[in-house]
Amino acid sequence: MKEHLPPLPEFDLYGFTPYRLAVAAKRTSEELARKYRDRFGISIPEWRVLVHLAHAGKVSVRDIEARVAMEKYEVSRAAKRLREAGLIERRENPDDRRLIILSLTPKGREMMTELLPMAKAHQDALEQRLGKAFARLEAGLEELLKDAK
Amino acid sequence: MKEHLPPLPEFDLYGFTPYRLAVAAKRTSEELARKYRDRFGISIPEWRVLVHLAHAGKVSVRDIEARVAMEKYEVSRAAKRLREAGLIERRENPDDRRLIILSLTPKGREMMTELLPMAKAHQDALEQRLGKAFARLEAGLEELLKDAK
DNA sequence: CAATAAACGTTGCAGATGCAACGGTGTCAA
DNA sequence: TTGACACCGTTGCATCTGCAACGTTTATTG
Repeated sequence: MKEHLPPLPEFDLYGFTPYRLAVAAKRTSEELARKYRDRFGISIPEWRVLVHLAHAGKVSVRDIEARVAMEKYEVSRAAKRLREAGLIERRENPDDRRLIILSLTPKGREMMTELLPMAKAHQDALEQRLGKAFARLEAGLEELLKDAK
Repeated sequence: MKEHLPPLPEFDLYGFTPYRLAVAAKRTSEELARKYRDRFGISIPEWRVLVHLAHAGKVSVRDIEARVAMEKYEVSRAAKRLREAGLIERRENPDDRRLIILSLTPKGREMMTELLPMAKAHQDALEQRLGKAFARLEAGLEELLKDAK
């Protein structure tokens, strides 16, 4: 005997943008993240810190936090692991002793010379695969990310 | 004295699509996820299971896994919490006793009648905010997600 | 100057997550 | 029929994560 319940509102999960973005994000980073992990033993938070250091030179936790969409405790912990791995080093900032100065070690720099081209190749492959849709995706993301603090 | 090291390859994190997608995904789901949590006490994995059950009726863990981009252990644990909260129920499938049948309880249904319109409103607001960029974003996501199994 | 507030980075804790392995069930072929 | 194999859902374990609170240092206020 069939039950007759008031119908639920229609809702299509596959058309729900936050869901689609989550799946897309996971899918695009998973493959590369695995490569980082297998080849270099680093996680995504660590990767972000490294990339920012490669680009910015010497920065504080606070700088990184603001720029790579991480909370300060994430940066702090990622930096700790990277220090233990000998990839970055940490000094006090003499002008403001609340701040620290993070920078790549030679070993870290060396790793980045291999890692960054991998990331670039990944990006190129993605653009190629998406073809014309890539520009559209980027336009949409641009708008979505722009007024974000 | 300045150090003269061989320069690292240029790489722009802010133009790196996996990074942009990750930030966009986090940002778009965070606000809503907080609302789910505060209002209903459920997490994103639990939310996905609920939405699928609201749409599909009675399904197994395996069904959900395939359709909402979750691993089976995530589904299993989400279902466990939802059962403890009295929102879903679980029966054996008599035709194949390896399978289980998950479905919403009346309490779960009732919650979804409130929750789904919230999600819909969130989606509408997002579309409105993005304006013309929304269609572009969706076109890009469509291509990105399509050949994905 | 002293007292209070704010900023920075770290950490303890509880809960979530990813992985691999498990027990139970069904399938298929010898 | 029986044995090997595949599938389903669950769980133990180690690790990761989010949150709030902390100690230290600097800025602000009276």
